[in-house]
Amino acid sequence: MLIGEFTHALDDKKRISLPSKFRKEVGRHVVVTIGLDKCLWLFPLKTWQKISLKLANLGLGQANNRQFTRAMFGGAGECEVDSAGRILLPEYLCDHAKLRAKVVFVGIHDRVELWNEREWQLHKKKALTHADQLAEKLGNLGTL
Amino acid sequence: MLIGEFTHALDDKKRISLPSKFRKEVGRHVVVTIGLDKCLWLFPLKTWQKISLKLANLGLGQANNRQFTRAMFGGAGECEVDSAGRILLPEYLCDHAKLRAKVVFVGIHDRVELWNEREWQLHKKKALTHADQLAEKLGNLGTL
DNA sequence: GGAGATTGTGGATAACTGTGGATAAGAATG
DNA sequence: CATTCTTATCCACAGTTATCCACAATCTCC
Repeated sequence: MLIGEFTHALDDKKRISLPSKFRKEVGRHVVVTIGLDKCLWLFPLKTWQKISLKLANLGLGQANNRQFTRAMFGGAGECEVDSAGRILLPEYLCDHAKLRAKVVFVGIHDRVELWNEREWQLHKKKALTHADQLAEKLGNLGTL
Repeated sequence: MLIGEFTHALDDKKRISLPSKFRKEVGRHVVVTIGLDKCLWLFPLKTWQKISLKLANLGLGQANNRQFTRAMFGGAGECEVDSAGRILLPEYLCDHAKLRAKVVFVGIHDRVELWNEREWQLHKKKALTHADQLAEKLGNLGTL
């Protein structure tokens, strides 16, 4: 399971280390693509294959489905993890998420998100202000 | 069942001993997450897996769901209990709960809460002043 | 009460991780 | 074909993390 938050440096060659805690789980082949909310999504190859199937089956009817599917497929890049545990990010992906020197990796169950450090701080803050209400929702669902 | 209140020292390497009374119950793998009131929650791995399933099933559709799952998963950390019965807390979690040298472990049925000592005192005090009102509510429910 | 086990805490050492740079291989250009 | 520029592979080092050991304080049980 991918959980936790780790900050790493993006060097001027667009290389970045995967958090060591994620390496075993994501394997040596990953797919990075455009995510929702100004971040990038990183999937282990297997997970990506499942997701791409789902996306393909979304149907072409609705315009926003088409848009989203295009963005996900078009923006996707396959990356290989090198011997030092790093991946090389395509430039257009860095641009999309405004990735600068410091990048935050966030493990979210079966995917990893990559955030601009400042954006992540803001996003998290916002999330925590609504947390109580959402937690109640969860509470209604059973556990917690 | 996890009950009781224990104060332990957080050393400068962010290590902290689990209260020995909790060790058997929580096992060797635990997950620590941000809790709702400036504290941390510690779950046995099994309990966390149940919770994480629910979180994962919230769906990506709604923006505030995404925020919440991000905060919960991102704010989580898997910790292994070492040979001395200690766990290593990620720094961002210590920050969230303002954990300093002295940390209070509070056992609450199936989870453990970690508090900054002073915050815990305040929280407890507050809780007790409202206790009569809460008791009334409970009474209405038929319990107690 | 006393011997032995358990617990909480600190520190030392070895292994690993994150990062930068150097070199080699490949592609593009004139 | 030679040259330049980009891309990939490799190596090196510092800082961090994990593992192990030590020891004093406390608890347990006879």
